[in-house]
Amino acid sequence: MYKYRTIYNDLKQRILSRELRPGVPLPTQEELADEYQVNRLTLKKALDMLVHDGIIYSVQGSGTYIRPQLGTDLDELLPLDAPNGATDLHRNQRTSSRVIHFETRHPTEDECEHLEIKDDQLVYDIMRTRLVNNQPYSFDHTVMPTFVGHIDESTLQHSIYDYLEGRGLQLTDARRIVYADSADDDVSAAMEIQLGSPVLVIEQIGYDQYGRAFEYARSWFRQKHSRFAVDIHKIGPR
Amino acid sequence: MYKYRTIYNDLKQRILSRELRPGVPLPTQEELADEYQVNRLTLKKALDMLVHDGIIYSVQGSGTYIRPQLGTDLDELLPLDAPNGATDLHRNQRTSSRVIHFETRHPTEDECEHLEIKDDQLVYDIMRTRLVNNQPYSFDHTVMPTFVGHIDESTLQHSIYDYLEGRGLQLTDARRIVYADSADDDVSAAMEIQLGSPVLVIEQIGYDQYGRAFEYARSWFRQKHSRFAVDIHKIGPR
DNA sequence: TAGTGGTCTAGACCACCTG
DNA sequence: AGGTGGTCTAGACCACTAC
Repeated sequence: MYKYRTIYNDLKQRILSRELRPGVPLPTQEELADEYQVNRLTLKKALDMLVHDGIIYSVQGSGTYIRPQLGTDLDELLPLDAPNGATDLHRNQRTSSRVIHFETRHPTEDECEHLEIKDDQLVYDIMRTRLVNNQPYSFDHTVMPTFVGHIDESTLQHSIYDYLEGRGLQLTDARRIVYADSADDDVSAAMEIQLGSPVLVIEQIGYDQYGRAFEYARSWFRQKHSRFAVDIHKIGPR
Repeated sequence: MYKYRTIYNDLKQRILSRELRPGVPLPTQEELADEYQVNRLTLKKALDMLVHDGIIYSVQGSGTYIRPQLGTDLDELLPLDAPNGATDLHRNQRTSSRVIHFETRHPTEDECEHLEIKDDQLVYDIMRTRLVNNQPYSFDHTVMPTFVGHIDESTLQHSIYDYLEGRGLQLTDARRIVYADSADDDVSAAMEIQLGSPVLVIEQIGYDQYGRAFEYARSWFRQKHSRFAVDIHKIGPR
């Protein structure tokens, strides 16, 4: 465990537990560096991560401040800029999957391009309805190259990411594309909603720790029911 | 201009111009630091920004690599994780605004909370249809405290951000919330689409360089027509 | 084992806000 | 003018990959 990560976790915890409160500036970087017995640069790296999270912000020449937490309904707000699957987001609720379709086949031209593979490499084609508390929550269509390892229907009942992580594969980078659409036959049937009703679509291309594209997925979410948050922060001096 | 920013811009340009190509690893950090006559840490900071942009990725012990650019249709893909308004995104096209509603009033309770103000502070209430090439592109409802400065109908014809930037106010941080909805009366009328058709909604709370919330806005976009991209990157060693 | 990226330090100087 | 955050350096050591 690196020092800056430890400090990041500790400061985050102190802020969330309201030991450190909005309204009162954080101690200076020098004081915090003394307190944690590290160099100021190491401490600043921890602060940078908190800035990136949108938890604090710094004003050059003035100090570092805690951003007031607006809307504590964050439980229902899913982070769009964190690398994780749908299961992660509802750890406290009962999640399960209903497999609609599963096969191994050759990729399409489009899939070859997105996954950066040749068309003689096989891919898994997976369609699942994700359930939270036995209610349809989202519908996924995922295409994965077979190099990720053996997958069968029983694997799909749970989180694929957990399974892949156990095999040493991590989702470290991703590009997500978001837009609104109307539910087609497949989507409305899988999610038990009306044909043509509004849905949020999230496309994801996932990359592992070696930079390989290993997932090309599309997920559909119900209107208003699922809301996603993105935090934006300009870094460096203003 | 800081060294790491200069190097960041230069490297980005060299990658986009394909002088540096995917497939060929970047020179080592030491070599690049030599080339730019800076310390390795300074160079690494520039690389970190490129990693954050999703342009390159590093593998510890191996090297730094350029991510193949998938889909050069990035012109039509709007970055959701960059702080800017709708006008910025279509600099090369003719953008204009149609002001639907404009007034100065007291804020609602909800607005006081989001904007972190008291209810005796006045706010601007603005509704605009944004046009690109004279076609309705989006519909905005923006609430701003009057401390941002004087705003009138003529200001609203163009980018508010440009105007505010000229007055020393910068949008440096923001929280955006994204979901799908169906067009209500106002939205369908303003965007000239059918009542009930799917739309993408983006809520934004914008913060200036002093950490003040100065904007609470909601924007509606047409189905499929507008697609937004988010890049996600785990930082640090894998 | 050699090479590469990641972390950490001590110290210096600069840019900016606040009195 | 003093204090605070931002940048930059030179050098050291650690973690990981590739051979």
